[in-house]
Amino acid sequence: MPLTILHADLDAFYASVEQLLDPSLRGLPIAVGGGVVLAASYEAKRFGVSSGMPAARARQLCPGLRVVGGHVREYQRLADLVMAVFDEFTPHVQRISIDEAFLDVSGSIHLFGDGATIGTEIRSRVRSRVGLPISVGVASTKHLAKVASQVAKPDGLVVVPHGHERAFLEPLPVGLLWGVGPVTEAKLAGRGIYTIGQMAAADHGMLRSLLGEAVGTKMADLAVNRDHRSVRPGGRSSSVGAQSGFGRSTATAQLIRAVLGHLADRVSSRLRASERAGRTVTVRVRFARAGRASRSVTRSHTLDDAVSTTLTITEIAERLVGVALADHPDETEISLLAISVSNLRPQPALQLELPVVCDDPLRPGSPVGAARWAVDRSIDAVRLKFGRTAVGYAGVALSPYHSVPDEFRELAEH
DNA sequence: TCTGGGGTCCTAGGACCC
DNA sequence: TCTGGGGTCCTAGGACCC
Repeated sequence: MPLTILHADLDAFYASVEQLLDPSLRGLPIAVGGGVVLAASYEAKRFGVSSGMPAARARQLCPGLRVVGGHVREYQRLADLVMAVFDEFTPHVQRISIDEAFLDVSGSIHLFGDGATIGTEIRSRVRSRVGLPISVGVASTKHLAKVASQVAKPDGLVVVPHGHERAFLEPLPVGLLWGVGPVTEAKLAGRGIYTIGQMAAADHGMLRSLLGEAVGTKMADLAVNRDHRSVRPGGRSSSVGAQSGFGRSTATAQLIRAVLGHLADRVSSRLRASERAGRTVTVRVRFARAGRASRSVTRSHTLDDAVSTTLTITEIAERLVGVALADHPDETEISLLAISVSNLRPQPALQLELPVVCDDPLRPGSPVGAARWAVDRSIDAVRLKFGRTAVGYAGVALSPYHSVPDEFRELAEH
C-alpha cells in the first residue's frame, strides 16, 4: 500500500497574520519587515515583491506597498495553533519550519477518510479556528507532497493520485524540486534541462558529474519520484548560531569585541536554555570593500569539551576572528560577524554545578570556568524573571552595535 | 540593491588510525 | 621499504531552505 503524505504550508505566513490582526490591511499589498522584506502578501507578490528583498527596492516595484512591523509573539502563537490542528489527524507530524509540516496520515484514513478528505478538513479547520489561509499537497511521498503544496498555492489543495506521480511531475519546472536553487537551475539549463520530465530522461551519470554525487543522485531519484524518506516527528537542531550585519565598518578591536559579545550572549543563553553545549565554535566574517562583491570566510575550532558559557565563547570567537583577519591582511572593512556552535550534546542544568564540566577549555584546570558558569546561571535566572534587558555583561548590554532589534531577530528562530 | 537572520547538507583535502 | 584500502574527524567553503 502506498503511503499518504500531506505537506501543509501556511500562505505568506507573516503577511497573512498581519492582515488577520489588522483588517484594514486585508486586500492590500503589504510587506513584513524592517530594512528587508521578510514576507510579502500575495497582493504585493503580484508586483514582484519577494522575501529577502530590500524594502527600498520593494517600494519601487510596488508604490502603494505598506511595510508593517512584526507581531513576533503572535506568529509563534498562531503557528502553534495550526500545528495543534494537524495533531488532531495523526501523531506523525514533522514540523520543518514555523509555518509548514509533513503529516503521514496513512494510518488515519480509516478514521477520517482519504488524503483529499483530510486535506480539505485541515484547510477548513485552520481557516475557521485560526483565520489563516493554508495550502495542502497530498501524495505518496514527502517530496511530491511538498511540490503539490507549492502548486496548490495560494489557498488551495492539490492531490496527486497514486499512479499519476510521474505524469504530474513531468511538465513542472526543475526549480520546484526541493534542493534546486539558482545555481543548480542554471547548470541544468546549460544542458537544456528545464522541466522535471527532461531531468528524468537525462543520463544519470551526467547528472552526477554535473551536480555532484549526492545532489545528482538525489535529483535523478526525485525526478522519477523515488523518495524513501519517512515523516519523522521531533528532531532538534544540530547547531545554534547568531549573526549581525552592521554595514561597512572598519574592523576595530572595539567593534569586534562588542558585536561578538552580543552574539555570544545570544547563542550561549539559548544553548543553556535548551540544556545543551557544543564542542565546535565557528565564526564567519564578511569583508566589505568598495566596488567589489563582498565575500565571507569562516574559521572554526573544535574543543575537547563542550562549552556554553558566554565569556568562553566570546573569547574563542575573538581569537578566530583574529585569525580570519590575519589571513586577509588586505581587508580592513567588515560588514557582518557571526558565531555558530555545533557538535552539540546534552548538558543538563544539574551538571553545570560539577567542577569537571566547569573547567575552562582555554585554560584546563582553571577555576575561572566554574565562576563563569555561576555568573551565567545567575544572569539567566534574572532574565527569566525580569526580561532579557534586565541584566547582562557590561559592554554587551550597552553596546551601540544593535542594528536590528532583537524581536526581529527572533522571527527566524525555530 | 548585494540586503537580514537562522538553519541543513554536501564536498574536498588533510591528519590520523588500523 | 613501499604499497593499498578504509574509516573517522576536523576545517573551509558553498548551495539551499525558510
